[in-house]
Amino acid sequence: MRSPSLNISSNNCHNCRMSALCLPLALDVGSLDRIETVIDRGRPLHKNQFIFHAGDRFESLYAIRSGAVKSYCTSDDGSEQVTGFYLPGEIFGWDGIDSGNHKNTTLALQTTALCEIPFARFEELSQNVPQLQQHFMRLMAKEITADQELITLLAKSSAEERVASLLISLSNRLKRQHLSATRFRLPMSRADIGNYLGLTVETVSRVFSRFQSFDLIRCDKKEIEIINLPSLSALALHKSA
Amino acid sequence: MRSPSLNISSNNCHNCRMSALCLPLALDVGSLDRIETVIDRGRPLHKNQFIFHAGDRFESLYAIRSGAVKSYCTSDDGSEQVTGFYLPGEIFGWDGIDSGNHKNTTLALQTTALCEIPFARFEELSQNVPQLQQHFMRLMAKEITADQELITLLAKSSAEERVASLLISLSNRLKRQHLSATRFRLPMSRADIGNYLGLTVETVSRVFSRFQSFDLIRCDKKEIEIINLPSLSALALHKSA
DNA sequence: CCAACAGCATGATATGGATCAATTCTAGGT
DNA sequence: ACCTAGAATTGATCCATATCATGCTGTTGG
Repeated sequence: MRSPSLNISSNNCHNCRMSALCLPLALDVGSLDRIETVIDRGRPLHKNQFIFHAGDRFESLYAIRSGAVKSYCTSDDGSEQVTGFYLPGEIFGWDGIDSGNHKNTTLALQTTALCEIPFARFEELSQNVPQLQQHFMRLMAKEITADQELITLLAKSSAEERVASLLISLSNRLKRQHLSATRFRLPMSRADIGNYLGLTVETVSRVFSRFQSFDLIRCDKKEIEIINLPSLSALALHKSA
Repeated sequence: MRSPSLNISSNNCHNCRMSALCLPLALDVGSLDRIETVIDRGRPLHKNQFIFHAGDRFESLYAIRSGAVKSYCTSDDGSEQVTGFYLPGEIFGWDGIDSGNHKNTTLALQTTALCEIPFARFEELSQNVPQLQQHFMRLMAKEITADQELITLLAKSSAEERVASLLISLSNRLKRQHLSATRFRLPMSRADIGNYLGLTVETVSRVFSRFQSFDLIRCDKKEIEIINLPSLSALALHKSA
């Protein structure tokens, strides 16, 4: 399994670029110092390295500092379902809280740096820092909201709407990190996208081609440039001409 | 205990039939008394009454004592997406924690009795009762798990698998409440089912007919009897011959 | 008591995306 | 730098489900 050996870097939560989105949002400086004592920073993972496997004991939550991660679960018949992609500033690992074991397998889609947040120590701490608990509930609620949006997407939308929605989602999330909202590199394969959106690889590929021919995007392999953001957003929202 | 009308007369959490699934799972008797001070029991709602609307300020979570509820959200173009059905013993309302406003509209599908749990008072209380916080995190995690299962269903399954999965899910949830797992009345319409599962009414209806002709179920309007539970379960899990 | 309507079932047809198949492109390893 | 396996694109065909249309039943309200 993964074993990020304790490797305390010179970085800390105080000057972390994404602190606003990670843990300490609601915390004052004193609380932040205490949080510091709980976070583990491992060395960066390289592409295709696993963070945890389905069935592993749930021990920690993870915040992404850089890179990207996908999680998926495997059903009895062996087929896989991608359940989410996580980008810098986002937190994953909730899926183990309920039963004590992870439901998903999660791996790095590229070189990825994580903060590991041991859950037991976090729970202790959160009894002394009530805002921390509230903040975490809000983060979980955000995950619920995101999942429900995906449900809506899968239940009703066409292939084009699904792909457009994913692109817009990625764009928004990168923008929040002060990265370019219109030019980025997809961290995942077409197959991952298809699996996530309930489409086949071929369909995803065709939709990308169509979007290019309509000058909505330009793309070269995984490099994406959104040319007509308003139209793409419109497509993502609902069926329109 | 199998009587059709649920044991609503219980006036406190101590002897509520579903306490094991609701709040106090992790609490000792003393804590339970304090919980009591937070719960509001309104009079039962009748069919089609709203519990909250999308956009309403988030103030409370709700536990169902009897009846059934559906929640759905409306997109900009006016179309609706059913995001969940909730049965006795289940808790809903999380969707407002993140932003402070509900994302979903929720209404009673039939006569329904609820416990209202004002969130602000709950948060206060949970600072003195740490297990309460943990218990709630676990409930939220359960909601996340449930949503991800639905995502898997919507992303990959055929109409038959989807309907079978819903029936099995309802069956399991009723069984947990010590109600019959094989004979029950659907609280929702075919249209609601279709919307929830990403299918049209016609398809849902046809699947019900097919299931009957295969002697998997017997159904008269909303009365369902599961005749061949094993086969139906098998269908729900994955595509099989 | 009947009209109007919602909910459900079922048949006929259309279509979006899956599936099958073939080719090109690309990246990673030796 | 080359080789090979996986990733992506593109085309042809098929099928599950949407869509359109019709009738049936039970319920509500005037």
